[in-house]
Amino acid sequence: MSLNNMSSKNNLELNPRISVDCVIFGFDLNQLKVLVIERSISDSDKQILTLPGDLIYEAENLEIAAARVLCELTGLETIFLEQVGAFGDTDRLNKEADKKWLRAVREEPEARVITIAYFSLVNIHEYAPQASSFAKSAAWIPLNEIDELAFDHFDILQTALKKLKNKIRIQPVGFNLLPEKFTLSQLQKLYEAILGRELDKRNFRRKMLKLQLVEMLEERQEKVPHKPSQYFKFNETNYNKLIENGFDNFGF
Amino acid sequence: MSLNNMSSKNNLELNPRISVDCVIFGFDLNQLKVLVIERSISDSDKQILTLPGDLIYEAENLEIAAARVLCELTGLETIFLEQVGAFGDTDRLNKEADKKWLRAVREEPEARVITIAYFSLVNIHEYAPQASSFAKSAAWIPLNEIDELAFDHFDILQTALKKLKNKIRIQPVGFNLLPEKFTLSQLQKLYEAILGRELDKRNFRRKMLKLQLVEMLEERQEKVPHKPSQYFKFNETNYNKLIENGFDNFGF
DNA sequence: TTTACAAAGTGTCACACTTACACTTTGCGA
DNA sequence: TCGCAAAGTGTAAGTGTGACACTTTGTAAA
Repeated sequence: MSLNNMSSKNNLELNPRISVDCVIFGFDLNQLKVLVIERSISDSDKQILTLPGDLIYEAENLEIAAARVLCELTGLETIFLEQVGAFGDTDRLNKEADKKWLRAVREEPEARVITIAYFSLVNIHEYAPQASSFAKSAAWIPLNEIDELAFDHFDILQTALKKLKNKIRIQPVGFNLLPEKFTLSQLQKLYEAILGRELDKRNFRRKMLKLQLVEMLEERQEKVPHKPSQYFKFNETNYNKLIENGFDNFGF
Repeated sequence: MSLNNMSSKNNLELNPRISVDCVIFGFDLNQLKVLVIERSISDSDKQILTLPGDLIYEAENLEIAAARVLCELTGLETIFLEQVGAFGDTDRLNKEADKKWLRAVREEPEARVITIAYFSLVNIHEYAPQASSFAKSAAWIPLNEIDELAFDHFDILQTALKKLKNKIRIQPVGFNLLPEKFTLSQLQKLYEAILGRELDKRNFRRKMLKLQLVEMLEERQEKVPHKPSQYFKFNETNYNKLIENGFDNFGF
């Protein structure tokens, strides 16, 4: 086709009005964590945490942009990504500390920016910390220790968490969050962390086994100061079947 | 505060890159319908249907913009609105017929526009057709007769419908879609229309009554050529309680 | 006035899933 | 060998689901 300077130029241009932000959940076999970055302002201001995110490129699809942010930050390529929604209140960037930071890093610091949030679930142990264009330092912070984030990111986090809670009621969750082999107690802890309440051990095991979501491995724990647990893995066929069909009744 | 020409000017400016689109569901006591508008291109082109939508104003919140579109079109003010999500693929406006239309009506017809979709549920009988700045003619079209829409609007419609289907599994639905008094058969038809499958009459009635979602009125149908039905109304207290808490098990 | 029609309305039984609950087992480490 | 700490296991009562067919009732047509 004919050369088109304008559009090839556009391909590399940032769109200063649209960003993506990612809520990246991880699980360390004990608690649910979120990957946040520390926003460093030159002087000695109080450190404020933000969700990883970036402006999108003019020629970039939204989900691709989110995958880019995630990949730059974690090195992970094939990952679960689901849209949380658009956040576009006109005052979402209006906190004074946020404005200061924007003036330091953005070409159009006063512009109204609408962000599209995504959430993803990653295996915390596959994550290789990585510097990136938008994050000098990133850290896994336990979900329940986060009570403030920059911009409207705390709101985004809460919305993402609600989505995850809804999701777990109708679909299996965990494949992306757990190592290949895990114990049923670990899986249960994951469910408890997401749902925010305790579950009955026997009922949980019964359910998981009846659904044939997991299968027992030969291997078991070693060197633990108590009865060692069997390891399990997800039955990928059944897992995907349940992703496809969902299940109506997932009441513990 | 000080006068600021720029920002007061911005308040009235359209943002040429962000739009909202609304999937407005209505129910005529028999089938589920969607409010679409006919896009009229000057010449004799084939009429193509679109979802109602508009560019947002620079100083306008997203949900407000969606409510504005809805109100301009239907005259309805207090209505249920829920975000479906952002749709921003770079090629979403690239169909030839769509481009032609955009060139006719938009100041920057080639701009990449990201749209935030909302869906709403309205009582079809309170709807007063209204001309509006973006719609010369609007019509309720049965859901199952729609197999093509402009832009990515068919995709948006499908996504909104999926959200509604999920919603109905965990929350009561109907308050916004039905007249104040209705028969249980009508409510059942609504559920069947949304879920896309038939339900057992006895089980449906049992469930609704057990949940105390509806209560029987004194009044009953008149002049119908068969046994007249009792009218029911929603029990608003219980309805809202169930909206709040959801219900796990809604399997028919 | 009788009859046909069309939708409303009603009950039960088998089955599956949920919930609640307490003791025994096992391997390590002191 | 003893203590610890978490793993692992079964049952019974209750509740919701799913499948199923006939009677009732008012209108309208014969």
